[in-house]
Amino acid sequence: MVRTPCCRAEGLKKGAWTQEEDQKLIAYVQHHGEGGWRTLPDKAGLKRCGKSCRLRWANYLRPDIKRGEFSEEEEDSIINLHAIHGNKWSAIARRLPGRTDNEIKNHWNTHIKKRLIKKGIDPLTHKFLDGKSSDHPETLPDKSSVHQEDDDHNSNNNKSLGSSSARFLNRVANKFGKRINHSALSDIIGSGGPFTSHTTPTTSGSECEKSTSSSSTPNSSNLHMILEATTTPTTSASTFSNDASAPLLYDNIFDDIEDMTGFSSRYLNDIVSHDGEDFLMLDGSCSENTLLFMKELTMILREDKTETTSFNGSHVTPIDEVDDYSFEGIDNWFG
DNA sequence: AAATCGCCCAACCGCAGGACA
DNA sequence: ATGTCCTGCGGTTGGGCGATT
Repeated sequence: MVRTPCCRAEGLKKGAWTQEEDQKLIAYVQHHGEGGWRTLPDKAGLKRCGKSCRLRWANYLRPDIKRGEFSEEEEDSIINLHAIHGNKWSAIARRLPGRTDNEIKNHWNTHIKKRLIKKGIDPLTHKFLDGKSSDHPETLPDKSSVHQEDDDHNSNNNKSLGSSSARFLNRVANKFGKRINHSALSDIIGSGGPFTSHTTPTTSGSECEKSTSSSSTPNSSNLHMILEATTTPTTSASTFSNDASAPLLYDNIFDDIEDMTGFSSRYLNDIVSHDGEDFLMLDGSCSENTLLFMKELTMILREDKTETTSFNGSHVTPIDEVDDYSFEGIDNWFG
């Protein structure tokens, strides 16, 4: 196989598109449909690379593209979605019918970002620049920063614990998340509860695909737990709602979990939504006090024989029978 | 009126990953 | 298993244009 040259081919035009080129592209796509971008330029008589054609079509010529200024509602949606997805412009665009990722990205960088800064809100973290937590709906916890911190922490943590431990803790967290999901959270959270989100995606039904996170209300059926990989208190629960009374209730949720599961609420940090799933965030103290954390997990998990005596069909060794508490050894506990 | 500056946004670039031969 | 195709993505660039000097 020989890779055919794309954008590097000689004689290909670059830069702004002419009306004539647009017409050729529109005519071709209307007749043959989208796709086959690599061979499209030749067939359509365009001296452009396929990539350029695809982008021109996707960002400008597509018939369903909405033109004109962004409405306030759209801007609010972008802000809220950015708080959830970070710079995942395509994910944001999927929830804003008629807007392209490029358009949203440009609008964010040229307008919204400045607007937030002017209001004293950090566009990266969606929190006030002076450090206090915001009570504005534009300050949903920023998953990009959360994940960034997660990455940062993992890289730091790996120095002392190793990457396998990080993976392991995530597995444990996920397992435990399902466990408390079954037993407690469905009762605690129910429908609605204190978790009122301001995320109001405008996705049409057909575009909802798998990430139907139309509500950030933690849903017991899709609640997981992952390692909150930072000890910095930037993802405090109080930022989750702009309702002044909500943070208190929100904080209480962890006490409720403690009451019903016996798991220390000190290990719980936050709940965030990402791609339609709600995650219980563990506090950084989990990795600092790994043994205590693991023992607590063990106590709870062992109560559920059906889930802990076998995992993925294979026998698991109780944690107290593992020779040393190396993460690799404990990992076997889950098969 | 001309030069400069800053903003905006369409287009480009490089990379990643799934599909396929 | 490997290499290529194809598409999608996020970050960056540069040309056009209005505002300012």
